[in-house]
Amino acid sequence: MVEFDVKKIELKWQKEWEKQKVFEIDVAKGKKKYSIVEMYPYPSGSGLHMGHAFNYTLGDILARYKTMQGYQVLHPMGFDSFGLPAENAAIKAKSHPALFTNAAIENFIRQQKALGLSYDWRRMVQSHDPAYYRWNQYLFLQLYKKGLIYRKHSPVNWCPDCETVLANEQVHQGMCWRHTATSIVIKNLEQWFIKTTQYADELLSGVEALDWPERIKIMQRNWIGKSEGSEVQFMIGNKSWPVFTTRIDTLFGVTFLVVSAQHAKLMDLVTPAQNKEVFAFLKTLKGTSEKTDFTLEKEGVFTGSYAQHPITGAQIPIWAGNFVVADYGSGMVMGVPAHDARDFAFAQKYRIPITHVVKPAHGTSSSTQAYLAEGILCDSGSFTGLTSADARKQITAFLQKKKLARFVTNYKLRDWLVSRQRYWGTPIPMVYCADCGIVPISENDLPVLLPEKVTFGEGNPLATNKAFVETKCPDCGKKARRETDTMDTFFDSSWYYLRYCDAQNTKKPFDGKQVDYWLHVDFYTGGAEHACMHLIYARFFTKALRDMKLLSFDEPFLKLFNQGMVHGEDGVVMSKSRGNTVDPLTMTQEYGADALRFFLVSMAGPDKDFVWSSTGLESIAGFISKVYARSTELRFGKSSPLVQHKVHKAILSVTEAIEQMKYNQATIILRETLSVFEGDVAKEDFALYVQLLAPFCPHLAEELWSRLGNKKLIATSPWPVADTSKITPAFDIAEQAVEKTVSDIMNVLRLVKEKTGDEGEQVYVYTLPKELAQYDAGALTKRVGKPVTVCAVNDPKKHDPQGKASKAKPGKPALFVE
RNA sequence: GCGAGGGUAGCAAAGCGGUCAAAUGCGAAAGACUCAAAAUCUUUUGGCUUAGUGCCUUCGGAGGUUCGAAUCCUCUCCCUCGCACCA
Repeated sequence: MVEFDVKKIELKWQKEWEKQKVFEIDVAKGKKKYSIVEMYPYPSGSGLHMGHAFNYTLGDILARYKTMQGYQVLHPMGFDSFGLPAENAAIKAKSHPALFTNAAIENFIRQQKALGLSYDWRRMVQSHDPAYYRWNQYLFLQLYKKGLIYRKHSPVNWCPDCETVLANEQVHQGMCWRHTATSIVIKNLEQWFIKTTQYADELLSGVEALDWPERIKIMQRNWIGKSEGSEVQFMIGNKSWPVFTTRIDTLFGVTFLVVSAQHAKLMDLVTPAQNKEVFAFLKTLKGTSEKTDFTLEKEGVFTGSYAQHPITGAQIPIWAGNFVVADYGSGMVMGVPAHDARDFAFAQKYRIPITHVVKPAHGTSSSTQAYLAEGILCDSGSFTGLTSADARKQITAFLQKKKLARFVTNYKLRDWLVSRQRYWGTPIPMVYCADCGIVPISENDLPVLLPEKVTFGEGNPLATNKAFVETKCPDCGKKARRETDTMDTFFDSSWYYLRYCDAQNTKKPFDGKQVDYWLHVDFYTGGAEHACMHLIYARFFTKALRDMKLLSFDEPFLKLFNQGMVHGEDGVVMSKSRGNTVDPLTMTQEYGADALRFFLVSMAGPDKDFVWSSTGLESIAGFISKVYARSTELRFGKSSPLVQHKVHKAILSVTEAIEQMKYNQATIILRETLSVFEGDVAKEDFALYVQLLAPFCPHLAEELWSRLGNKKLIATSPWPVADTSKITPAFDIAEQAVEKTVSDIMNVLRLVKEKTGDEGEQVYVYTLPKELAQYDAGALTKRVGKPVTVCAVNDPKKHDPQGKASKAKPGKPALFVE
């Protein structure tokens, strides 16, 4: 085995790429482009983890492949460098988040470069850089002007660990997305919101055409949660309360109303007589979390009030209940126990009458449970006999004339709460003036720099810096107070991919022409955890900016790819807390970047989870050295047609595998194809093989390419195109015949040994004359471990004491062992 | 509960109507090389059988479609991940 210095070679080519600026790609009119973006990472102090390495390798293989195919490839990297971890680390260490962040980024870049990733570093984006976040502020102001940002007082999610409010998307099952053991507390606060709901319908309908994993699309649809129904007005006293329902066909079955126990106007409905009881009930409610446990028993208390049924005029008791969501619809629902499981349970518990108003078209419904399906209306006045679907239209239309109902579409999606009570983020460019109210900073005065000195632990950190807070009103010039909240870091990540197109622009966030050339992103990779956060926000931004005429397309990411998770050797997803992580940098140093890259994509399909295997990586490292060794052993001459056949077949298969994101299949072909290069082969054919290797093992490929005498880099060499005239199926058939013969020989040897105890000294293979060339005695000898003689059946000089040669058939030579 | 994705030989993972007892890798066993080991190379790795053949049982389980199924359909069990009282 020829030893070669992996580290030295890798470093050498990394430097060469940098020197020749091969990955610094600019707009080239008329040339096709391809944009590959991997979700930019939060630069954590612990550096790159294996999941990053995997993700970036996937993108890099594609980027290098597309580059070789002649595309202008946009392949940038950036850092989501604002955020809580750095701030918290700084507080703990009595230091500054910027120090942590800059060190972490430096570390990330070093590791990324060590992996041989083909980034255009000129395009790097760092969200904590004023050169970037000033455009956050700029875009914030644009959205504000468009009426897409507003401030309102409402119940909001507050995480006691983060010490800030959170967006709905950041609350998972009532817990903070960062602190999975911390329950969210609902607080009534005034906050900044982005009107994502304005695009709810387009965000939903746009999902359809996206080339995204189905599950992500489903998650987005669920999150947006479109629901079509009717809003019915119930008179309560002299006031009218809207109630949303998708089943207005069951209106005649309403026997009670339930208002959310968390509803702000609950007490308006409570009569003095019921006051005590309601308060007692509210006390029993655990916490005030909006999202409660599904299994929680439905409980309620009578408020003392009654509503008037909009059609029958009947008096309907109003209850307060723990199972009604306060801020969906109007926070009040109609109780139709006969046709809703929850209402049924509630009515049974509190002995509320149950009135059946829908029956199945055929047969009868049970009285011991709610009949949930649609059917034919009964006991519903003039609507009796209608189907549920017809009744919904007619009842709504009937009430609409009296202004008591209308068709309504509701969404689960809420406006995005975007302000945060933390330091390490983009300052919101707003000023509060006693006279003028809320006043935006002038665009000319951007950026509003994040002040360096603040005191932590006393509420909003920015509020502790007097010089920052005290300012003048941009309108009237009088003393005014700056907003001390910062932006959710998801604001930063909502448009960073746009900035990649024109990262150094100091005049505007990005140039339209640049963006038009590069985007949309053709291939976006990242984890599935962003399905209902970043990926919703980014889509919203694209649509909002399009309507501001800053963009000319509707969707940022046409194709989304979710890479699998890397599991530790114990089978559990790699995590620091589990202690089963493997450090990419260490692996790179030990086995080389090429080996790590090749290994990462060889284990399974890129979208599948896979388990780390140290023996697997070692074996890949062995393969890498073998390729190198082989290259030094080759005598270049002329390739046999068989070699050409195999090389060109490999070109076809590897190309197809890459196109289909089946990198694991590509690695198998690459490993198998190496054995083709033995003895006398054409330099050009080996060169083709090295090119196929290039996206996966760029350093090794570059080294071999240059040793083959190429002056230019393999990275920019044209991707091989298979010459199908050199692919001859007969070779495959012949090869199968040889395989079969090998196994036949082994079989016979075994049998001979069993029967006679004889090991077998010499193997004779008798082929049909025209097949003689297919069987190479040397190769067979090596395969079976015994001397093999091959001759044609019509060879007069053949040694054939038992006359076995006559058994030879096409594709199946005769054998004799002695 | 709803939804999505899975269940393939010791492990991992391809295959997704015939060319499938099922690629490839790891692991294991044997042989070559070596004083020996490592590395490397070769072979074997469901079962039974046979001078190179043939048969049987397999791709979570049970049925079905088909001349033919790991591959298609139905039902069922298990796993993983999302969503979860949205009226």
